Amino acid sequence: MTDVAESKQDRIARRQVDKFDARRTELAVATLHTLAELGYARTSLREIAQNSEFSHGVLHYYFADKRDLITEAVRQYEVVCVTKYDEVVATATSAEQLRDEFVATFFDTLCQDATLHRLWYDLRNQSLFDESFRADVLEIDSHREAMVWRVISRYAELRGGEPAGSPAVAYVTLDGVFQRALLHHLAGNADAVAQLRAELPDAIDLLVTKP
Amino acid sequence: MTDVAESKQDRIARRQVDKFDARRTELAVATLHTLAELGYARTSLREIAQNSEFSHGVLHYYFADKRDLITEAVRQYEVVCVTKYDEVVATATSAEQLRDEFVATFFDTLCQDATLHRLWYDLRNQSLFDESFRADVLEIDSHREAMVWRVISRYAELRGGEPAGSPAVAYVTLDGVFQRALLHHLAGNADAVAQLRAELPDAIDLLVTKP
DNA sequence: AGAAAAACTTGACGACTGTCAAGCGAAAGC
DNA sequence: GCTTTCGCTTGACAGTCGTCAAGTTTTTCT
Repeated sequence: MTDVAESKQDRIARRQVDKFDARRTELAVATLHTLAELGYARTSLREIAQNSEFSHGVLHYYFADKRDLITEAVRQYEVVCVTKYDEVVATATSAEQLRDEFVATFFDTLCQDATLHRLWYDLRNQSLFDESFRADVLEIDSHREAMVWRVISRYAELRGGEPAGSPAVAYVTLDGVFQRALLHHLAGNADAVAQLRAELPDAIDLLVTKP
Repeated sequence: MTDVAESKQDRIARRQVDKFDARRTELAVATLHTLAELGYARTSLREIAQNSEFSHGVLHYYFADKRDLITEAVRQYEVVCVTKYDEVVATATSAEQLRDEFVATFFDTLCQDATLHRLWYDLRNQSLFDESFRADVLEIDSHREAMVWRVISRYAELRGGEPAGSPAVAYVTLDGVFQRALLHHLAGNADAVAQLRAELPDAIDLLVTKP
């Protein structure tokens, strides 16, 4: 077999793999939206397929089993979620601007992508029961922590201070506010959400030393 | 019908109600342990009955449906959970003692009752999807917040300072540390748990003003 | 002790689940 | 242009689910 023939076969193989991966991703995204709507406990393969343009059998053509499908969907979430605040960090020129724009973005995505976020918490909790999700969950969680830390350390820098806690403490604090705001948002308790919004700047200030 | 006869019937009725409630509670506790082991998504009525000394049909004798049963189980969790730290608050005579004993109790129950705690987070998340859990979840959550606030305000008092954040921020911070420690504990990552244990005192100090 | 009521078991129902084999039309390769 | 492979659909499978009616055992009351 010549080199030319080999590279031709390779091209064909690569194109097939690309098509395969593209459809896999497409189905994983459809899965993500169904999961966001129904939650992990109530999502069936037939329901997922119904929210896509394919039949339920196709899922076993692209995924080994349900776990494989949902794992891939979780990975898709990461792509959507993690880079939200980087632009805020990059463009802010003062501490107040960074803090205010962070808070605005925070509550923007809270309302805008509420169902997607509740899915994330759902899957993170699943990993407390199901070992097979843990590796992906821990990886996404660490990316979220790093994102928070970029915000907090830049904020401290702009304030001329230092971060007051560890990355872990900073993350769980802001993530905790988010989780709680999400709960009250979905419960229709707008007052509680507004109060958390009012308290968030102070919470951020607790995480950096006074200038 | 005479007064005597009435009060006699009342006694009988009350005894029946007591028996009924006692068995209901017994089954709810069995449900709680099965839920803690399997998680909400994978817990069936037959499995619950198998972990009790009764057959699966009895559940519909004492509960209207699955939702009714699980709601009652959630309420049982509250009884178990909420008063853990009150003794620590009552007996501590110095800020350091309060803080150290709080941290010790915190990580004690984390390891001891890990499955029960993961169930709580599971059900709190379910309430993001299922409205019928929300009222109970919000009530339990507010009791947890109040408990944290009793610890933090007493700690501030002993230190001669004031709480630095709101009850909500104090709660989500400590609850966030707990949630994260639980995840790493169940993942078998003892190092991460130890690190969170080391960071928790500093996190507590962030929540009160310097003396 | 006998009758009535409560407590519990059993078995069945329809619906739904994940999985997979068989078969189809369309595209790709020679 | 014929054949093979690919992408996808359909239908069926074995199992599990919540629910409930009918029947049995146990307790309670007179």
